[in-house]
Amino acid sequence: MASLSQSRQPSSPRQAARRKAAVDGLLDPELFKALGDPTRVLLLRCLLKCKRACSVSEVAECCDVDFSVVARHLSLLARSGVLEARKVGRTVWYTPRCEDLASTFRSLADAIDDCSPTPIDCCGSDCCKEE
Amino acid sequence: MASLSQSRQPSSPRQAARRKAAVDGLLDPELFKALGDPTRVLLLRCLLKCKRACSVSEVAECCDVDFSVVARHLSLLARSGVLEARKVGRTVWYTPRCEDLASTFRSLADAIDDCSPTPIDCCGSDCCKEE
DNA sequence: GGGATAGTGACGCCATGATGCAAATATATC
DNA sequence: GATATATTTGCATCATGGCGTCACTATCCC
Repeated sequence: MASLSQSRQPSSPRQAARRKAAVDGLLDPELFKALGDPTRVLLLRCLLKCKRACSVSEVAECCDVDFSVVARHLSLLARSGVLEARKVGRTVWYTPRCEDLASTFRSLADAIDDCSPTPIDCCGSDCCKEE
Repeated sequence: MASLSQSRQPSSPRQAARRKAAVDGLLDPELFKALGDPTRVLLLRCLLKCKRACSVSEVAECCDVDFSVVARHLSLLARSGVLEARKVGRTVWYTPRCEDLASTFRSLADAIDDCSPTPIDCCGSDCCKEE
């Protein structure tokens, strides 16, 4: 809970990389990779706007790719924590994990803000001087 | 500015996909793709924690990959709007666009919240019943 | 101008991943 | 048990993307 973020003055990036910060845990390439594919984003948007759990077959009607591809994408999104999967009988119902996602992105925004240099003394070297 | 998000009851995902919502613009696979690579995220964390503009050479000392690879990654991050690039003389100074990034992620969080179904009547079909 | 420094661009190699098809599995229904 | 439905998995193909090497350009300093 303690805010370690107001750390010291600008250092070399190599030194800075060694310091711990909130962004370390929140900037997760795996999550972004999951959201980095156009088809997957299309499916996610579809699920988000539908506002209810949807089966693989239903979601597959939202785009042109093969059914098996949709099934794989949804499964991957679930493994990445983006969707929740609930199997009932022979059908799987997928729901976006809205609360978790929103909270993750908000925490990330906060962590990034913590990294923002203050306009004053933002840079000890000459790299910040106006041209 | 008008909030169209409180739209109607759950529909088929195919119908839902046709409706416009804030997530349509904010869930951008290109941004996520840029943030979906471990090396790029490492470089970005490095820049974020350094809290000042850094040159390509400086950032390149933060990881093991070849200098040219770092240069390409930084250039890509700049093209994706994650970094700002400022060329002074023969060196390029990169800075994270903290405000834009934080604001993007916050808007995204809001848009996702808008998609969250109300706990009541979240689903007209039997897909939401407890097991 | 000549040489050093900072970064970009053009290759080729290789791993990953997205896709479609078809077979396999799991579950309901008859 | 046979059959239909819902999804998963194996396989082959193909495109994308990350990486390193090297040549090239731009800029600075002598």
